[in-house]
Amino acid sequence: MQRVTIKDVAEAAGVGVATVSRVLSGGSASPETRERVLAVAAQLDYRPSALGRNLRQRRTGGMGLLLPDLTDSFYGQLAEGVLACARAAGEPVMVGSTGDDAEQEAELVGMLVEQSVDRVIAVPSGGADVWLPAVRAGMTVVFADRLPPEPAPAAGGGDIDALADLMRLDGVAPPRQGEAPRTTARGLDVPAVLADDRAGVRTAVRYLTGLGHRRIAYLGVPGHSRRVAAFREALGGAVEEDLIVYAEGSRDSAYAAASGLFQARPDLTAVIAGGNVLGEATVLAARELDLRVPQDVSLVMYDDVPWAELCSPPLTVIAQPGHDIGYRAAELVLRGGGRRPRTVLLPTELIVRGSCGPRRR
Amino acid sequence: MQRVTIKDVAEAAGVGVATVSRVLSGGSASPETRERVLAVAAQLDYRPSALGRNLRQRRTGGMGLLLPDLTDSFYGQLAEGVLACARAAGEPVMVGSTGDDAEQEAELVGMLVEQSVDRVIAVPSGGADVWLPAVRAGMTVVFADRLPPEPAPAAGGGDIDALADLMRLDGVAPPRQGEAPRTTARGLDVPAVLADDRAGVRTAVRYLTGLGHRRIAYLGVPGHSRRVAAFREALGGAVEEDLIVYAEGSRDSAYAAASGLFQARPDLTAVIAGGNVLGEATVLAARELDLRVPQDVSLVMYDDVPWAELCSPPLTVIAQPGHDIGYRAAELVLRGGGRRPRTVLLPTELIVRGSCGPRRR
DNA sequence: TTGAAAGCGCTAACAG
DNA sequence: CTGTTAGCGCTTTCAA
Repeated sequence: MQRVTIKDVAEAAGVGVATVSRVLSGGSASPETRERVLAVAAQLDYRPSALGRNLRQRRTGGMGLLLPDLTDSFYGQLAEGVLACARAAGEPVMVGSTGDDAEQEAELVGMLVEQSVDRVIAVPSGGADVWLPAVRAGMTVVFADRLPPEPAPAAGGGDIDALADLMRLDGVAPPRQGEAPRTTARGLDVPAVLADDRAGVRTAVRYLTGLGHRRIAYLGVPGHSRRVAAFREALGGAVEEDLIVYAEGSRDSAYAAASGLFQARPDLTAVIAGGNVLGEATVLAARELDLRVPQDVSLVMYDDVPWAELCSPPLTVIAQPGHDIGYRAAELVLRGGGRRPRTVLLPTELIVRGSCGPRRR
Repeated sequence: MQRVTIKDVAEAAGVGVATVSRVLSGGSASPETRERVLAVAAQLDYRPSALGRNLRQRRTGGMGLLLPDLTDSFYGQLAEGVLACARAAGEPVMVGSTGDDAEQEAELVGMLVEQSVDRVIAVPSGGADVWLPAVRAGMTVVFADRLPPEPAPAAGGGDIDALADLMRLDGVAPPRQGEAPRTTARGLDVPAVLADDRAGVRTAVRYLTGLGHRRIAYLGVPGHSRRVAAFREALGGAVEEDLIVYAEGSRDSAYAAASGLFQARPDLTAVIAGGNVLGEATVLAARELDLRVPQDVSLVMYDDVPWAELCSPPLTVIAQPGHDIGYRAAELVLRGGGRRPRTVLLPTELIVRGSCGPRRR
């Protein structure tokens, strides 16, 4: 694989390598020289080696993308968004799947460091202990879909604690109209592109309560703490703790959680599933327990995946723009996070189909 | 972002850089030196820069992964398989989504070349004109899920034609038991990891004919020519051409094709959808036209995606091991394709659920 | 066993 | 405007 190098082009064009470099990167050169170089380069089918450039510039172009699971259609959409933006910019994307595991995520971050990839878009699984070092090391990171989990409140909170504290959202206090929450880490601001979970969940809860439901359960993953928070907020004081159930990312875990929820609280009349894998599990568990949707239990699922419509009944969903989230995140990370890193909140939409009905019991 | 370099380690350990390099790559060194270097490296948290190494070795580690659409759950599974293998090997993966478009695919290949990524796993959309140059340039490529389309038979077939001809499968002639088909390009063998489409489709067809169906349609994408070929073969001479319909990769196109098929041939009683996006579209189109599944029309879909079970009725599918296909392909490409590139055929399985019934009309 | 030195292909000073 | 030159961090001869 004998590559054509810049030197070959230079020789063939009868100029110095620097000139070739300049011409190809849009620097100044006499029209005449420029033309000649371009012609020779084209004729030789010269492709500048990213290797050489990267080493010289001590950084790799492109970006890393770390997400929990490509098998989850929503993350597939998100990834497509990122790839679309990257392709438009001609940048490569290194993708890693974390399995929603902080340790694997940390390893993947390490790999990116090794590759000198200094921009990364992450649907974070790990907390400050993973992301703070990365940001400190000079990585431009943009979070997508969710923020790092808040650390368990620990006594004698040292460095990590303090920072992590700052990294989380400014709580659930209602922001002023149009104002986005902000992720901040001591002096290091990490931008994020998120769906407007607060609005999304609130709309769903209101819809459900409007149908007469009172014992509404929430099935979520720990990672999406904002959704649970929004659920609690939307329900006011009326939230019963055992109606909030968590599952890990896996389908098995999701099924177990859903099934367990139905059995522990047979009196519930509606459930909000905080993700499409969770929703899938909920449908399955309900069917297994002979609970009819929506007669016995109403269901609202996060993510408007294509099969939501195929389900029977078609699922009422909280749609979030996965593709856009990815695209915007990629834009942000390519732009270096921007001077004043803002958090972008993208709208959600409640799409009413057939999985919710009036309370019947 | 001041990286620790090999020089720093060398100085701190009081040895030359070459020694550090040797120690870290398992070369020979006195136990004493080795220990010291290792200690210093660990203490400094030294991570060798892939950039330096790659430039020196004139190749990037890791691999590229090119597939049509990450939004398609099957490709999500395949990607997860590739990523799993890559992670185990500590190798990075550059992912590109082609949208099932040869031109975009070619561009992405170009990007990989620019990055000096010389191993690539591809679910090919383009033909020999894309892949031959890549292989010629020294890339190790492994095809997954399908092979490049055969070129339209052209007169005066020149270089490309001849090669492409060789690159396709050895036709549909039944291979001896256990013998895999082979992809071969003049002197250049491209390994591939595929599902056993022949068996998969044949099983489905037999199942359907066993239920009494005679007018069975096949809805596919052009890319999976092996599946159509298998369909034709399984049906023997009885195949009616207008019962074979193609769609592009997009959901819209799939829906249009399915809907068109039902309207053009209202007499058909069963359809095999050659992919989950196609299956999804078929269900939608059938519903829109008030065709009941399976009373009015039976459906077998390729890909055992999670929602197949949630559909109503639950879909009978031809399952293929997406994860394994990806994993095996990654193994193969990391191994350099092997000396004698073989094509790996992974088993499919007909999973009978509720979308097929006896012929009723 | 070890160190010095020569690049890999490229860009960015710095001269001319 | 253009050529020369010095590395970026690493591996790999080649001597010592």
